[in-house]
Amino acid sequence: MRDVAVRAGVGVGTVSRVVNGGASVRPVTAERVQRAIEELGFQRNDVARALRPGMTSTTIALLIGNLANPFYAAIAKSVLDVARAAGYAVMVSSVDEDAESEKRAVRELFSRRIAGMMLVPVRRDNGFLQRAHRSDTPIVLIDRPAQGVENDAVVIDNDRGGFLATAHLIAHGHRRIAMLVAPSYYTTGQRANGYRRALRAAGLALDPSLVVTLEVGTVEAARVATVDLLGRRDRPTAVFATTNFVCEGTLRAMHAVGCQLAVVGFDDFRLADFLPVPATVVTPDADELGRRATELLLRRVAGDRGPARREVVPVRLVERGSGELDPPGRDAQPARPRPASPRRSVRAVDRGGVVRDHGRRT
Amino acid sequence: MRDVAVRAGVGVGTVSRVVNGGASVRPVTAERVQRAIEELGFQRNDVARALRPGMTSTTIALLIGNLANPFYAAIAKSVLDVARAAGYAVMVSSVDEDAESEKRAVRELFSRRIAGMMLVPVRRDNGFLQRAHRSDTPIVLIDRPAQGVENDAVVIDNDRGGFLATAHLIAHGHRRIAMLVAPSYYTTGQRANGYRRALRAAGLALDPSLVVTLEVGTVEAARVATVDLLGRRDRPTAVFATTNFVCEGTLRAMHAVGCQLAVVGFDDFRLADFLPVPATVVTPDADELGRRATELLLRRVAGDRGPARREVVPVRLVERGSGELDPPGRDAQPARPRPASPRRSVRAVDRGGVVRDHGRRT
DNA sequence: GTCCCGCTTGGCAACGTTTCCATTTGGGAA
DNA sequence: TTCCCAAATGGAAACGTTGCCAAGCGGGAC
Repeated sequence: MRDVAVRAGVGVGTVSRVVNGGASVRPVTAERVQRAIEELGFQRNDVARALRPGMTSTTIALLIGNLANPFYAAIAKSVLDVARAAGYAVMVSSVDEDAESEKRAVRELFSRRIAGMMLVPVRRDNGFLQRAHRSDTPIVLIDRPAQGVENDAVVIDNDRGGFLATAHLIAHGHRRIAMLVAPSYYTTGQRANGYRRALRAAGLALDPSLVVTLEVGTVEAARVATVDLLGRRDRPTAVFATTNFVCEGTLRAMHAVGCQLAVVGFDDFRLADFLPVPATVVTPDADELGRRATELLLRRVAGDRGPARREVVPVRLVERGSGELDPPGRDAQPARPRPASPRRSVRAVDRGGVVRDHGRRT
Repeated sequence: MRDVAVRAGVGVGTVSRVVNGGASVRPVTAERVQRAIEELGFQRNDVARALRPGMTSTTIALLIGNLANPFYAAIAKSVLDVARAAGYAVMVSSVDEDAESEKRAVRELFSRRIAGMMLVPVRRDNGFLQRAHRSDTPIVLIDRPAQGVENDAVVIDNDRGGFLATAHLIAHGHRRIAMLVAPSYYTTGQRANGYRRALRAAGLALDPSLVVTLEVGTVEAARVATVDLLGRRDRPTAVFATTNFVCEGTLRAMHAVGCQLAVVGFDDFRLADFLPVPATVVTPDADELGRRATELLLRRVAGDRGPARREVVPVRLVERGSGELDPPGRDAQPARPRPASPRRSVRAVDRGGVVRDHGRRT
């Protein structure tokens, strides 16, 4: 920058004013500086810039689960898009549900003096965020709120999702509906609440033996659990699979065993409509989740000091076939008529929170 | 840091030596400083650290295509993992095949004085990388090399992939094999080379009408092109779909039309084995691609100044069913017997670059 | 013609490190 | 006891920017 100043025959202060724009600089001077900048190929050093006190860096951090999970990948994508449109760079760190890694990653990111952070917290207890909060670097939690800490959070409507899924199965005549729960301190608990609420609303009793909590939320664990479920004497007629991976495992198990029960999953995934039995799911718009979190964080970075907010992203039901199967032996009494050929219709039609979708996405 | 120095009754230089370790500090002093650090909750400011001349920042950048593409997501994941294990933070920027965005993103990332950069270049011509190269910030290209620039690059064996896919179809008795090409300045061209090489090796003539280049590499474009292909009078009996999205579109079109030709795709994707017709693909290990690129970059960051390297990640064929279908009307003459029940076997078996896989992945 | 005001501009301090250099300290040998 | 060398330590400069303050400059009003 000093080189530019010398070449343009001005002071460094003037160069800074030109680079950042806005300040009062005579057009002729600005033009001269501009030329010097281009001749020397100068570009501002954002590191030094962030060093100045009160100067907020233009980098934010995103701490998120395994990117191989399309749900997280979708969030990350929209975060990157929104941040870049606003001129912010994003440091991404992927911690796979390990509290110790998360702690280390948070520390390392903060040492880089980011302007703000978004994270999908691994545990309910986020004491280590207090310190960050004290340093007044804004933090927005994604998908799961924290306990105790007064933090902004953008979550999805898990409870309503659980309700929608379960009520949909009940409406199709199911009375014994199992729920496969992936371990999580928050989301699946909320989904279970919705499940119970829907059962209660329909006057059905909750059978605890039908609520299966997995050791780990993988496809394989869900597959094994489903095979076990199918082997029971008093087996259910439908399954609510509370996660995209769980849903996949459940469908795989049923296909392998050759016994297809009704299934509604949680979280959409690519090719869900193109499986041997297309998957009916309840899903939020993952893009919207990432987008709203980023927008909230950027408002905080810009100086918004209002009270902590909790935003809720709505969910919707996408009917594709697996959730519209009737209970065996009761074919005559579906609560409402099935579409004649569920795998042939092509356009998605929104019907008040319920979408019938057999199309495809790029 | 000055606060720590005061509290420990030492100079700032000593604190720096303790924090960075290695230098000669008396154990008793170091212990005193260490305690002061903990009491004050001090953590090094990596921004100021990177400001020092000759001091390399501990942040690298990854510029990659749309994370909604699982191939890119897989690369990003392994990059993050390797980098974090080495103590590096990663700035990720996602540019969706737009040269102008890419240029801007590169500039913005360099202004943050990263230690190195990995990118999946959008265009063959990367003149703007020259400047970066001159500034001796190491750059590693992923998936596609650049022209003219002497850069490190880690690519996959596209040519061999194209050859394997085509030869596999030929071995199953196909003579008219179409190729659906997504637009790309490099990868699909290489894959097309392999395709031609396999045809030549089998003594088959290349029919240019069977090579269809899409306007854009989306599922929808591939679907439309496939429908068109199926409607031709002299239609092919097999298709080589040179991309994961293209493969998806092709399979969807065939399923919708009810006319299933043999298909081999390029790049694996989740659920490929769980479609109405499980997808046979040729695929590299995306994790390995990201891992090797990151390792190479970190070696460069650490000071390795050897000549530019070009690493090639191998590909392998995964048989799942869609690629093992016989040509219609010639059922009697498959070049080798099909497995009796391709959708039932469960374990993946490696047979010299060819894998038969009907299992599942978490 | 003089004065005053406002727009431009130059220069310097400060941000938090690391490294170099000079100085101090400690200990062992003569 | 004195001297010398090595190890340990303190302090200051420098990295590249921005913001503040003071000064310069020009023009308009009286």
